[in-house]
Amino acid sequence: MKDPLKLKEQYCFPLYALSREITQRYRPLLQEIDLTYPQYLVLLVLWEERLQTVNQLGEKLYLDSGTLTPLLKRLEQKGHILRQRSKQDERVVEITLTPTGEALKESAQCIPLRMMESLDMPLADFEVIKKLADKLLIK
Amino acid sequence: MKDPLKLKEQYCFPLYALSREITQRYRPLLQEIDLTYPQYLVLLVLWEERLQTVNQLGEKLYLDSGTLTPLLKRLEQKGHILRQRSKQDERVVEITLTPTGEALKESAQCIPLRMMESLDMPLADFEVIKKLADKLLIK
DNA sequence: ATTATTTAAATTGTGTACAATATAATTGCG
DNA sequence: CGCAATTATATTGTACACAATTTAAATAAT
Repeated sequence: MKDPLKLKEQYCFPLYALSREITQRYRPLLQEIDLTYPQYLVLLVLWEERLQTVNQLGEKLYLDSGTLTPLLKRLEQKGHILRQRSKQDERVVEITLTPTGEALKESAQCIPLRMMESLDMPLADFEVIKKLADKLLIK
Repeated sequence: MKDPLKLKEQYCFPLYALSREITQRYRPLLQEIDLTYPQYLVLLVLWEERLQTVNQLGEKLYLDSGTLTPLLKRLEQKGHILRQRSKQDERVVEITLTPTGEALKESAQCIPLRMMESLDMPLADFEVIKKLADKLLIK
């Protein structure tokens, strides 16, 4: 190989740039329902299963409490979720959807399709990325 | 398709998670030379061509001055770069490497190989990502 | 030439990310 | 039981990202 420190030789830089570009593509769609991309991801999980602990959200999204706590407080401010300490284990904070948060799912229905149209990419290529991600994220 | 709002059905989430995981993998390597990943990327560009304007760095890394200005000030604090207004056009800030910043390239030589070892992935898969990135990033 | 427009950086404000630490509750062990 | 270790979340501090605005300099238009 030539100089491995050239930008063009970097294998991970395109991935970093692509990830940010995709968040940018989500932005206008999510703005319509006043959500950021990470907030949208949290709601995706809650729309599947109404009750989640902070820990469970963190495991699914690979985020820690340092990121989730303030993010969840913002979703609470917006009225989409409730945060309450578990009765059985006071250490645990349980996150549940409010009716407002539940109802937001309807407004979000169109987003996956609109994103796919915006991206206009072969799904097979995303499968490659999913495979790489699964391999690296399983520790 | 089933419910397109399920986390498992998301095509972009693995990319977002993978990008953060890779930054995590870089962290211990870059810590040895006291750099963050974005700072490392800026230096990669400067190691190729010693003089860059803020604008040129932004075009190559897809970052704006809101991100670059504070980042470059930190690199300046560390003694790796100089930031000085161009004589020909006072609007432009020219970024140049100091001898310290130049010398850092030696310490970084091992990083690409060590990352590849850490990732242990087929390079062909990264080519797929590069192709997706190129398509989306060319506007 | 004077003014309007454009351009390059910097600044401001919001929202992630994440390491490191703190706090409080629960569990495990002698 | 009493205390040490563990666990779940929150807090603190640093560093991106990026939209929106500001500032200052250069260019264009009349």
